[in-house]
Amino acid sequence: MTDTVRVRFAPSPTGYLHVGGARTALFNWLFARKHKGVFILRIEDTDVQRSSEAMVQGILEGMHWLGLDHDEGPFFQSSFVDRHRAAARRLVEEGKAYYDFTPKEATDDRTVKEKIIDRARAGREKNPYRSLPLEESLARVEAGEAAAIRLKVPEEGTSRFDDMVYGPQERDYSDIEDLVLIRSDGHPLYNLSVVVDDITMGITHVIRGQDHLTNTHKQVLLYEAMGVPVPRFAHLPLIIAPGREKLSKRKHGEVVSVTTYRDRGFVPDAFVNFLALLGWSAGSDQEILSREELIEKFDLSGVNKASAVFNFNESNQSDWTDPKALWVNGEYIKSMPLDELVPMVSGQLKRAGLWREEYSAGQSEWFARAVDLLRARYRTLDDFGGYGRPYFSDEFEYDPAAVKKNLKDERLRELLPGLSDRLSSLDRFTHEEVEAALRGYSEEQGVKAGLLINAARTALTGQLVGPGLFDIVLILGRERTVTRLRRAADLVSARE
RNA sequence: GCCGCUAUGGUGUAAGUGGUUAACACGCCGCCCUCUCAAGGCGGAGAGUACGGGUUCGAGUCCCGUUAGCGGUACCA
Repeated sequence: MTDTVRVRFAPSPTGYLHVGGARTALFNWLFARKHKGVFILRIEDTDVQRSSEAMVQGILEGMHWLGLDHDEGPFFQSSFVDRHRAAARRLVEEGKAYYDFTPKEATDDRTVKEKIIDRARAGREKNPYRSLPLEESLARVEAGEAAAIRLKVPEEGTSRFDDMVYGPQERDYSDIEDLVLIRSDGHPLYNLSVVVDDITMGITHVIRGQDHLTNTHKQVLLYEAMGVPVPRFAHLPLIIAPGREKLSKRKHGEVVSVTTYRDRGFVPDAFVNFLALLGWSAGSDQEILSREELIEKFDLSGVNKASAVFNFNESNQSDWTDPKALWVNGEYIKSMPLDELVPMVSGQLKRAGLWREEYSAGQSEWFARAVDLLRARYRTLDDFGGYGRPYFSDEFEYDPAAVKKNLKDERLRELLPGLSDRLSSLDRFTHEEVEAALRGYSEEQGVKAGLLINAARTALTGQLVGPGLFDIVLILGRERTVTRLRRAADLVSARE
């Protein structure tokens, strides 16, 4: 008996890949990799109306970006419906399920909740078809009468299973209705399909969101009815929105979509790292964990039971998503191997329209140095094309606050061009020479070096903050430095 | 309505089988560095563990109740 771990991620393509789904996929993937098992991707597209090819592509893209490679699949649940129907029919033949000839009620998606409550209040009566003799049912079906197939849930007793995260679970059979396996139009329903597919795919561990916890009892019933061993279940705490409210695709939209993180400058490994920390901890103080470390340390026993708040803030421009996600990303940007970061920054500059072919040819060394200089204070790849713009383009804005603070001294109107001249006539354009020239010049002019330094930073980059001035100068080079210094003299504000 | 799950600073998490002043990270605030900070270094505030009972010499940890949030309760997935 081999006990190879086989797990699956089974999204339904009714929406894009959101953080909750991504986290479920990640935990399955980590579990599979950790145990040298198999990770299967199965698209649950049985809800034809709501599923779409575009969403399938979106999910595939998202997983690819996250680096969650699957070993088998993608399989499409819709291609297995015959098997689902056959399984249900077998259960009927064995007396474990029955045909229900009650006419289908028209349900409006919007009123289901109320309907559930109404029906519960009214009290449930026993389904009269539950005990209909098999031959009679078969004959009626043969005659073309429409019927749904329902599982016979025991009337007395308790269902139990041991969840690897939530522990022992119990539910009275009396609380479980005879669930519909096959609709009267022949369409197999979720609980049946998952179980049949999980059986045929040999799934050993079902790792999924906690929203499936209570319904797991129904699935256990199905495994038992089919006479096959029940897999292990591990339910993951849900990810919720700030204020502990539920995450809704409709209300929260893009902030919860994985592609948003790709498009707004996240490093895949960093996002994976952040996601792993949502509802799980390695049990140590270490929070920055590489993919390899995550695989090594991952264990379902470290999964938390309480739902985790994904602390995004859509109204804040700079801190638009969870601050910790941004921090983790910044950590990756500043410490990842430079040769891995450079291509990512290239991609971002291309998207921002700031890319020049020389950066990957004659100026590749310069480009790498520039990225290395800037990375220390950036949190996303987008910052390279945003805050980093003055380093890659001559067209950039001067931050009014920076101009006001650093270019307000009227003496700068003369000093900036003066400094520009000094630097243009330097023999060697090195850090030491430039610094000596600037300090010498400020001494001659009787002003503090700081005045010139801060003014120069703003003159050169338009910004209030940034790397050390001499690093900026060296990266920009003599030509750009000289012209920008001179040009900025015009910005020196005339005090009123 | 009924059933279930959960509850540690603003957020994410620690605190083996109950045992000293509840720890770490993010964020926030301050100081330092000094040429700036959105970088780096240092420090600080912030929870007495949802609330109320109980068990115990001792409870964040066990039990009961309440509350809140979430999930389920569909011929949705």
